[in-house]
Amino acid sequence: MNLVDVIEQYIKEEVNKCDNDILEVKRSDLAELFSCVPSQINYVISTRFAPEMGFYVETRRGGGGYIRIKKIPAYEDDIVNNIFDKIGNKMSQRVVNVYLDALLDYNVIEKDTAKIIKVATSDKSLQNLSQEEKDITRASIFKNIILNVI
Amino acid sequence: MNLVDVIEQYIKEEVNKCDNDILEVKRSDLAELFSCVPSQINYVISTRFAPEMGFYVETRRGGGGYIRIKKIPAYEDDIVNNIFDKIGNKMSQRVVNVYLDALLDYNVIEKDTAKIIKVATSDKSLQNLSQEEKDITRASIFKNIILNVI
DNA sequence: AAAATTATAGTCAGAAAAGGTCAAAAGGTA
DNA sequence: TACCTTTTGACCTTTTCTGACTATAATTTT
Repeated sequence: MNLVDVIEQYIKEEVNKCDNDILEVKRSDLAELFSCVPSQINYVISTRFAPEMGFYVETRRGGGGYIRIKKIPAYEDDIVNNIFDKIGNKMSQRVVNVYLDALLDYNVIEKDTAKIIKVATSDKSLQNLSQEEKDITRASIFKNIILNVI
Repeated sequence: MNLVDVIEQYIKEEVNKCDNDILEVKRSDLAELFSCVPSQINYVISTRFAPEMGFYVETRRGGGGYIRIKKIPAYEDDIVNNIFDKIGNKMSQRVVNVYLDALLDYNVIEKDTAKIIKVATSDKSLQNLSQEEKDITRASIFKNIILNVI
C-alpha cells in the first residue's frame, strides 16, 4: 500500500473516532508520524478529501495552525433525494463511491447492490469511452439506477 | 511452448495459490521474471485473461501501481461459459434482455441484480452515446457485472 | 504600536514509479 | 505466399513523492 493510501486510511479512521466527525491535526505532526514531507499531506488532502469526496477541509496557517477535516453529514431525512439533487451531469468514480458509502451507511441499499452499481459505473466497464464520456455516462447510469431501482 | 503460454500458466498457478483467487502483481516484476519487455505482459493479459476467459483484471498506474487478476470461479458453469462465448463486444438492449432472462431462469443471478443490469445498460442510461458506443458499452457493463456477481 | 521573529500551512514544478498503447519486426502455419 | 500470433521497443499517461520557495498568523522584541 502506498503512503497516500496509508495516510488516507489513518485520517478516515481518526475522523470517525471524533465527535461530530471533525478532526483537527497539525500538518507537521502528520508528516512526522508518517516520515514524509509536509506537502505530502496536502497531496493526500487534495486527492482524497476534496468536497466531492464527501469532506470539508479548513486550514489555518501561522502559530497554532491546523488542518480541520470534517465529514459532510448526509441528511438523514430523504437521503436518496438529497443525493439525487447533488448529482450533476458528470461523476467521477470516486464520487460514485462516496454516495454509495452514504447509501450503505443509511441502509438504503445493501452491500451486494452497492457492489453491482460500483462495477456498472467503473472505469473498467466504461473503458471504451473518453474520460468526459465516462463521467457523463456514469452520472446517467447512477441517476437512472437511483430512480428506478432504489 | 511460447513465452505467452509460459507466462499464462505461471499466472494461473499463482492465482490458484491465492486466497480468494485474487493475484496482485507488478507488471515490471513479471517482465523481469520472464526477461521480457513489460508490454509482453499486457499481451498475455489481453489475449489470455479477458472476461471471456473467466478472469477479471484491474490495474492501477503510478507509484505503487499493480495488476490485479481475479479468477471467476462460477465461470466454470456451463450456462455462464456458454453465454460468454456467445456475447461479442457489442450488445443491443434486446440481446441483454434475452441473456438476463436466461441467467434468471438458471438462477445464476437474482431478480434485483437483473433489474440493475437492465437499467444500467438501458438506452436511457447511455443516452449521451452514439448507437455504436451504446452497444459496446452495454456489452462491457454486462460482462463486468456478471463476472462480479456470479 | 511597529518591527522582527517564529511557527505554521500552501504552491508548484520536477523527479520517480508505475502501467498503457501502438506499430513494426519476427516467427509459425495453412 | 498469405495470414495469424508473438515479441519487441519507442513513446505516452497517470499517480505519487519531494523540496525549494511563498504566504499567513501569532508572539516577542524594540
